[in-house]
Formats: sequence, structure tokens, C-alpha cells
Amino acid sequence: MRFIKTTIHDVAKKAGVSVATVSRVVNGNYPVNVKTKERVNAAIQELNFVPNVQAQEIKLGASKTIGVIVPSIDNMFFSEVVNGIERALNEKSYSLLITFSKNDQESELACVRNLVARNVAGIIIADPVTENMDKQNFSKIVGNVPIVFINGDPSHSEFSFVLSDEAKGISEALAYFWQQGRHDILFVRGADSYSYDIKEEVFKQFCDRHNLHATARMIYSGEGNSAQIIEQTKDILVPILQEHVYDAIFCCNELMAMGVIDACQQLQLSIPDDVALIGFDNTLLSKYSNPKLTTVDQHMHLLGYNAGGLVLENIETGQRGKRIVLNTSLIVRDSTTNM
Amino acid sequence: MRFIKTTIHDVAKKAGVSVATVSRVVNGNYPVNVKTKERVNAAIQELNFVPNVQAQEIKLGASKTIGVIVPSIDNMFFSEVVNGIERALNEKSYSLLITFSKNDQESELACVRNLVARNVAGIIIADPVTENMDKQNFSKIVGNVPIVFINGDPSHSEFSFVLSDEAKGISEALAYFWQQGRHDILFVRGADSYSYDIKEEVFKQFCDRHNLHATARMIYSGEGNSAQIIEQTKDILVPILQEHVYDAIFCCNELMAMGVIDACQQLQLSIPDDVALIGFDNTLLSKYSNPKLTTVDQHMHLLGYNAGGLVLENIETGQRGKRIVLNTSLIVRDSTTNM
DNA sequence: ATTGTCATAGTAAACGTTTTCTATAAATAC
DNA sequence: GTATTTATAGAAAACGTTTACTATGACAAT
Repeated sequence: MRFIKTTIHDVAKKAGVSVATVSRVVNGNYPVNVKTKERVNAAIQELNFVPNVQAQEIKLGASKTIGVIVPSIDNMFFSEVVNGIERALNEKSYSLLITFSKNDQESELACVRNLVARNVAGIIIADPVTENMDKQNFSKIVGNVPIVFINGDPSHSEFSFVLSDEAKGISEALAYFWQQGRHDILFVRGADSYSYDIKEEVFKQFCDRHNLHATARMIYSGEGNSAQIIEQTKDILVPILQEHVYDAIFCCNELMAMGVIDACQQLQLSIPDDVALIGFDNTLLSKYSNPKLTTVDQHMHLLGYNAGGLVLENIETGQRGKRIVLNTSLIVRDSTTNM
Repeated sequence: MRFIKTTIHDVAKKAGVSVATVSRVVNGNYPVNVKTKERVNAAIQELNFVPNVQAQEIKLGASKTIGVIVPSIDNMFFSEVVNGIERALNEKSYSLLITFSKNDQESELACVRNLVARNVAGIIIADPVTENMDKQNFSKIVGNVPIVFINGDPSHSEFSFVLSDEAKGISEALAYFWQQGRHDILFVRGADSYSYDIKEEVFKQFCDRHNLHATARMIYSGEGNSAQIIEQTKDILVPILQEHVYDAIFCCNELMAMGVIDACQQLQLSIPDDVALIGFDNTLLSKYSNPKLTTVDQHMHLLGYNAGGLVLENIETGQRGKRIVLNTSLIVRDSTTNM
């Protein structure tokens, strides 16, 4: 029992006019006699006619849909970003086709192909995995559909980027530890991601500068969905902290920070008395955790909003390869206080 | 400088065959000589041809996209739900077109129209606003595109529903308060939503049963994005708690619960010593808040997963009006302990 | 030699639109 | 009264696909 949607032909027949006239009434781009216009509108009302956007877009060769790729959405960082994107798109009445790459390169490539096949006007990628991809191949697939990366490796000049100043963010965090006299620092990063690479680089430089190699340490942490990331981080941290209690721990995101909190709780370590803790992102989680988490605010919503604006700009102007860098700022809460 | 995507015609010309043959090679649904198949595939590779899904769907009259309507995604309830939906759709390689209704009926209707115009195969609505809509009109717009509501008013028989057993959830929460000897209960709900209506109804019955009308009170709370909801709830709660400290507070979602926590902190009220607090949803927020929040777990991911499965089932079978009810359970944490 | 079968692949209509081009009738100009 | 303009709206091609129908040549069967 397939349902047949009412088409422009049905309306035309009902109103006793040609499809061309109906189209003109719908789009209001050509003069139509007021009398027939009424007839057509009546028919549209009666039949509940809604023009088929797919047909329109094929004919016009233009699309008003933007594709978005995120690893998953059950992570407040990405949901905030997506919310920002949507705000930008909504202003210009674009729609949002969202795909999930699950931190998997294979599936990521499939997402891109899928979006291109669906004729999106532009693509926003907020997926850490992509940065390691074969950009050459990548660029062949997308043709000249503009791509905006969020927090990726901006070395590829034909794509656009919206970036947080992550280096500044972690620099300030480490400086804050240092100023508190906390020199024995544990750095917790996630797996493959340019964002983490940047932070690790800054951390290493920091260690070099202060000769901290004896005490600083770097570990890789969780993957998967939010709950799994937290769980895995906790599982990794417990034995580490059992062996040695660091002065301070920096986590590259707040899910891992929650894992650290869980680990400390299990080991009866007090934050910040025994260990200070700083996270990154400033999601709601950090504001309501126990203790409230000192963190680096990267304005996630703005990240998304700018990415949305940039992709639309790229579409309109045909220009590519623009970079936008957004500021970060350290938000001091209860997980760090003077020793 | 408009970019021309490579079409099936380009491939046909390059391979020296007709478009029909290319189509047959791409879809593999008709026999093609192995020799020509090779030639065609070579051309496809070389030109990076990707079939235009929009054209396919128009021709075939079928679509593999599901539309989703949520008020916004910067709210962990909805992002968890969407994640669940995506998992279900992904299994059958459907795509997800997501629209944001901003808790506004006007914009909500626009979302539905937009999705229908974009020829989605089905729609999932997780928007509290919709329940008050003119369902008659509604049903005219969507034709026979199946709609699945999440936690809506299931009285309309032509749509399908996935529901949490919210009544059971709040019943248990209130019973728990009662068992603790907390009779002076404040009920905090949000604005228009059937979910809140159900809970309010149960709350009123509970008050009737125990003759609590002297002490129980019901208030409306925040709207807007997550931060605003929290903020508004706090602003509303502070004067109320200043005037009278209740034994217990039930919040219809966890954002409002965070607002209550903020209010209590400002007034130096201890949770649970001065006031016990129970929320609803069981997002990450409740697990890491200070104190950890006792809450009613509605399995958000499953809610989404079932909605996704149900909409696909409706599409396949042509059947409508199915109902799925999911269990809820009380998760006791630190915001409620015996007095 | 005629007919029939088979494998292969081309032709053209169709999906639901938009828009150029053309046709009609009415209105204006001379 | 004829010629020209103007307002209106229809016919048909086009967008990128799929597929029913048709055409071709090779081969086997009689």
C-alpha cells in the first residue's frame, strides 16, 4: 500500500492550469493573474501540496543541506558544537544532515561519501579521526563541496578550519599548576586526535622548559561512548595512582576527568588536597561535578556557530581554506586550590 | 564558479556505453558483460562517480532518510535519545536528518513540513511541545509518512509511540520520600509537556492519598537552553526556599535539579540533610553532581533505539499506531538518605 | 535455410520539479 | 482597421537517475 504524495501535477489538474503556472504561484517569481493564483492556492490548500525539495534541488543544481560528521552525540562537547552549527544554519534556513563516524576511519569515509551522494552543499567535520586520513583521496571524493574542520590539523590548505586556541588553553593550565608549586604532573590524553597531539606537544615543551621529565608522565585513555570513556579512564588511573600519587593531573577532556574523579574517590584521595585536577572543554559536567572542576573553556557553541557560518560563506563565495581561531580561557573552580 | 558533479552520463561517455549500462553496473541488478563491466568500473574510478541519491530516490519513490525533531540537542536527554535513534537507523543504513524546534509550536510545524518536503521515509518526534498540537492538521501534512513520538500523549491512534513508564518512575520516587518520612514535598515541573502532565497527575494523586495538600506545592520552571533552564530554576527556587524549606524536592528533569542544587548552595542548605532531592532521567549529570543525584532512570538510549526500530518497522509493514512502553527504575544516590 | 533462443546493451519514458520559449488574447498605438 | 505591445499561461526540455521495452548479433535447433 504505497502512498502517493500529491505532486504539482495533481494541483495543476485540480486548478485547471498547467504545472508551470502552479510552480510560478508557489515560487512567486513570475506574474500570475490574481484570479488563477487564488484557484491554484485553493487547490494547494485542499490537496496539502508541499513541493518536493529533492526534485527542486536536482533541477536547480543547488542544495540547502549541510552535512555534519561527529563521532557520536552522547558527548556534550559534540552536542554543544552541533547546537552551535544548527544556530548558524537556521539563520539562513539550511538543514542539517548528521552522520556518526564512531571514531572509525572506515565509517568516517563512508559518511563523507554518503553526504556527497546526498548532494549536501557543504560538510562540517568535528571528528578527531579524520586528521590522519588520506586527504588526497578525501579531496577527490568531495569534489569542490566545501569542508570545514573543527579543531583539526589545519595544514591542508584547501579546506577551512575553525580552531580553539588549544595550545594557549593547556599552557595556562600547566602554568597554573606550576604557580601552585605542583610539579609532579600526570597528563591524560585520548587516542588519535590532532587536538590531543597539540596538547601533548605543549606539555612536552613545558616539561623540557622546567626539566620535569623525572616526574611528568603521559598516558592514553578511553575510547567509546561517554560512559565507557569514563570507566576506562578510571580503570587505567587506579593502578597508576596506587603506585604513585601525582601533585596534579591534566585531562584532555572532561569525561576523562570524571574517570579521574572516580579513581580518586575509590582510592580515597582528596581533590585538590592530594591531587589537583584540570580538565578541558567546560561542559556542564565540569560545573556540577564534585569537586567542581577547574577547566579550560573552549567555547563549544561558538566553535559550532563559526563552523556553520564559515561553511555557508565558503558556499556563497566559492572561497576555500579560511581559518578562524577562537580564544580559550581557564576557569578556576574547586579541583585546584593552593596547596 | 559552479562545480559540475560527474554524472552517470559522463561515465557512460567515457566508457563508451549507454547510461543504462552504467546504472546496471552500479546497481548490479542486471547482467552485464564482464568486459564492459570492467570498462565502466574503470571510468567510475577515474571520474570519482558517486550516484546522486536524490535522483535515485525521486525515481524510485522511496527514501532512506528519517527525520528527527528535538527541541535542541544541548540537553543530554535529547542527545542520548538521538544517539539511540542513530544506532537503530545505522543498522539498516538509513540516514538521519535532524531538525530543532526550539520548544516553539510554530517552528515545530515548520520542521515537520520541512521534513516532509525533503521526502523523509519517517519522522521521530521527541519534542514536548507537539503534544498540544492540532493533530488533525498535523496528520494532513504528513500524509502517511509514519510518525513515532517519544514520550508523548499516546491518545492519537494513527501515530506510534515509545514511552517511558513515567508514572511508575515518579510513583517510586514519591514513595521513597514518604518512606523516609519526608511529607513536605515540592514538585518542580517544566512548562508545557505531556511528560510533566503525567508526573503532575501522579503527584496530585499522591497528595490526595496522603492528604498532603497543606504542604505540597507545584511550580513551573525553566525554559530555553540547558544553562538557562538551570539558571531560571535556581532563580525561582531561591525565594521559595528562603521562605520555607521543604523536606524534599522532586524535579522533572536533571537540569532543573542542578538549579535546585545551586539554589541550596546559595542558601547554605544541605542536601540531603535539610532537603532531599530526586531528579528524572539519569544523565551523566546526575552521576557526577555534588551530591550525587538520586534519580529515576529512563533508559534514554533505549528510548531512541526503540523509536528508530519502530519507525523502520512502520515503514516496512505499513502498520501504524503501535505502542512500546519501557521500564523506569529509581537509582538511589546521595541526594536522598534517611533523615 | 529458416526459425528460435539467448546474452547483451541501447532507447526512451518516467520520477517531480523549474524555466525558456512560445502562443494566445487583450489592449494600445497609429 | 491594422500593427504593435503587453499580460498571461501553456508546451516542452532539462536535472540525474532507473527500468521496461526493444534491438542486435551469435548461436543452436529444426
